[in-house]
Amino acid sequence: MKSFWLLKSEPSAFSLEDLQQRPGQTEPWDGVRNYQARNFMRDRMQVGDRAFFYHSNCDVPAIVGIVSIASRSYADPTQFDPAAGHYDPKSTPDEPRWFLVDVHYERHLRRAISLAELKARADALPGFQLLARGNRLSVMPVVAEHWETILALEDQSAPTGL
DNA sequence: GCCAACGTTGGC
DNA sequence: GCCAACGTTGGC
Repeated sequence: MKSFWLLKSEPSAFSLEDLQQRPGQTEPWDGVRNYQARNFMRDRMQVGDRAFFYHSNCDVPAIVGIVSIASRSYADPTQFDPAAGHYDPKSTPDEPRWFLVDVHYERHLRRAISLAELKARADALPGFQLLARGNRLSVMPVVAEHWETILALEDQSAPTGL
């Protein structure tokens, strides 16, 4: 059973355009250092799952495209590298603490669906984690109903004022 | 730049 | 196990 996800990235660090330009349009989703997010990648993601690519902490926070999960989970190599920004001295190759999956570019949405628009349509997305108060999770599941609802917005125009 | 929300750490 | 301190996230 395929599942749906949402992956956040700050576009100043790694954008959907960056992914699109990578060799093979594929990139290890490294640097995740949150246990809940790790568990989703390590235990729940399947090759072929699809995910929304969300740009966070930028001028217009928005879902901008779709990626697919391109590998099973494996140990995040950046945790072992003291020179890497996400080095974890408590992690060892024998007992890695952090895992990742490879993600593959699928496409841009025909228009970005902004956080403001998603909030304006919250009634149609009951329980959507991205809209939960204080939400900071960078890897989260998306139920099929929400996936379809959001995809259907692509071919509608944004509400006035957004 | 501000600040609320949240997760982690470490002293006790 | 509690909880204060701290660091990070991310919208605004």
